[in-house]
Amino acid sequence: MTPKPTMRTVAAKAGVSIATVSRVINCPDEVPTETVERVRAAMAYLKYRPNMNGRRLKMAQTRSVGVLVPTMANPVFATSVQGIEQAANEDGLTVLLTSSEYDPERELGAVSTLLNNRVDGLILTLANADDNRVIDLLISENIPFVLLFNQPSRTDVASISVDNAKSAYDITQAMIAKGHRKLAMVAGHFESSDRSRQRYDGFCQAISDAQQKDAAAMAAPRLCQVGFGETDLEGILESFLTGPDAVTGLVCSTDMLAIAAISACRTYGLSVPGDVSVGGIDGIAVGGLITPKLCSAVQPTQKMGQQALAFLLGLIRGQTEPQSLLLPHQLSTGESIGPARHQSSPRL
Amino acid sequence: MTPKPTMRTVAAKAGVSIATVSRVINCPDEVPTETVERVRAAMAYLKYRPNMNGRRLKMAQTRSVGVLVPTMANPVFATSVQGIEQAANEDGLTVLLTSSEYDPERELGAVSTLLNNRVDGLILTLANADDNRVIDLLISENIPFVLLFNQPSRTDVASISVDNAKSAYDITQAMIAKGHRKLAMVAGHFESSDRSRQRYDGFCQAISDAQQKDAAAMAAPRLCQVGFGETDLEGILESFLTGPDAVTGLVCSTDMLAIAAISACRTYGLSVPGDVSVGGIDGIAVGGLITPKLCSAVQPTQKMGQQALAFLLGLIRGQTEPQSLLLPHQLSTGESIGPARHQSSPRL
DNA sequence: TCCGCCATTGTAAACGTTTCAAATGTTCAT
DNA sequence: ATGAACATTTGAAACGTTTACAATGGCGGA
Repeated sequence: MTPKPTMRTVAAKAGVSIATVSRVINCPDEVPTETVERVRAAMAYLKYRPNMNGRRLKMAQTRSVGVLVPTMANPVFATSVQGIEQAANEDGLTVLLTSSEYDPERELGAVSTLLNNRVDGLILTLANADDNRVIDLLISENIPFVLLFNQPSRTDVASISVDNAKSAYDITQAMIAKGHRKLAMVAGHFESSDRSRQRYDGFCQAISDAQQKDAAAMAAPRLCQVGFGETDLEGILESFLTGPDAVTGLVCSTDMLAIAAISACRTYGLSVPGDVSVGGIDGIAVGGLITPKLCSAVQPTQKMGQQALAFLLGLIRGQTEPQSLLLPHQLSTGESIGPARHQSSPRL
Repeated sequence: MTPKPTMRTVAAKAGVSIATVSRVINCPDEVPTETVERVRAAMAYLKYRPNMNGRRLKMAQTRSVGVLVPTMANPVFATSVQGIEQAANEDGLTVLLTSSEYDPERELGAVSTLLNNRVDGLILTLANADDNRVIDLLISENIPFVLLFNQPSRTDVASISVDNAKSAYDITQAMIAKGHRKLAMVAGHFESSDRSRQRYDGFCQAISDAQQKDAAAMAAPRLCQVGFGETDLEGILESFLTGPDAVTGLVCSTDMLAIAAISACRTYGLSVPGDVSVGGIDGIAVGGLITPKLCSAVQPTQKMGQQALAFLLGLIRGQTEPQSLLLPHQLSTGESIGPARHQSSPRL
């Protein structure tokens, strides 16, 4: 087995210098066609493959980007990665993928590894975008990055997200409009997700606004924090779904939780939306296919991934002002939210 | 802004040579603790970050693996990537991710890029594992690789999969056992997926076996090929779900298609499993949460990803014999398959 | 014929590592 | 005191590129 061909091998074969080979690869226009053909022939003959690592070592840019998501198991992240990958592909960028499992320690480790790889920039979905060591690190190292799904309070970092609070607010309000007065939110653990917290804030705000108009009827917001991978919500939701204090509506901080919640309702013999209404946030594709069709605050997940890469490219190209984009969400016309049961529904 | 620190900078600061710095990084045991500390202090002070590209250029192995999947939009692949990523992380490997959109041209391009990056090995889910230029390329370049979800006919390539035909056979038989006699398969386009084809074969086999025992009753297998991203199956399934020839059961080549098929049934006012039974293959998590709970031939997707990486590591370490693993699938106890309607169900 | 210009190509020095072979310094038995 | 054996460290040469700069040769104009 002959050793791997390099530019030297090709140069020798074509009877030129490696500089010429390099030119043929990078700027064939500056080389006479005759030479280009000779070199190309040599490359083909030798099955030459440019070594990106050699190139990266020499060049200022590596033409690679790092991606960090909490997990691929949630379609919302997988879809965003799909968008990122697609856009990166079109630009000939290499994607280095890592996941954190919602663990800040692993976030830091993963990003550190990506930096060791000298990626040109990163797209990150962090557990918490505020007071985050990863962000401090990236800023101190002056590496371009874009947050995805995070809504940081500081304005000097680029981010793409929907308005989390508003999403939750709207879906909650949709329930209130249907006469629901006893609501609970099912949310991923706050320490694992700022989105979860922000969405809870929106949920509370909607209830509080409703209380303004109709203090007596609207019950205080309730909260159930669950683990993110969790699909078995039956035990956890018991106190919310049964007994005299049972809620009539569940607002879930993600569609995955919403789907799991609907499943949990069934095990208590509760129909959705007949007995309990359930709303989600994210807009994962499968939500539109299930029965009842999931009512959700939909975000254009894949587009957001593409957009994040576009932003990142801007930053890499030296754009100094980091952009933040708060995309509009859209309430899907689902069936999982219906009129409240056993309850008068006064106009609010 | 000072230029990025390198081993030279660190060496100068610590008053040693770069060789010593290298040893502190790679084999601190061979260096006296006093020196190690001094060098480490210098690294910390300078915020030194080893440059993987420099290392990769020098070393035979790059400690990186390439991953190619058709799309991240299907949870079955996303979950497998999750497994791969997890396992890679534990081994400190970098994952380079690409997707092909089921397009053989893009497969080849993506793999070529990965090879340019000098990945140590690849994990691939290909559209078609037989007669595939990608495989020829990898073999001729002598790069370790493992196929995931592909079931190649040649035995000299490593692969991890379930038995696709058997999966389809079993889920089909489950329907037949419930009295279904008119069945159709909803499958992804054959040219985009060998799995689709293999699963169709299993579907036909099950029907053919049933015909053996009960020739008159069992109708010929019917097929409906659809695009993979497709979620809107209503128009496409019309001729299968309505009219005198309507089937009573749909076997779907993936869970995503099954979920879409159930949704399509609803738009025709058909209940599942009351009017039509639907079965899937893959076992994506969400299938277990929806109503009706999806009956599926479940494969341990995430485990398969981990296993694939383990196989790949073996090959990279020089293991000569490529292993093929055909994991057992498991029929989930779902609700989407019920007794056939309007039909006597003779014992088979 | 000679000179300068241009197009084309070549030379060589990086880039940041790893690692072999060689150098240095220390310890200890003789 | 001497040298062997050893622990520790160093110098220098790769790895495969890119690129600034220099060299070559052919050409037309003087």
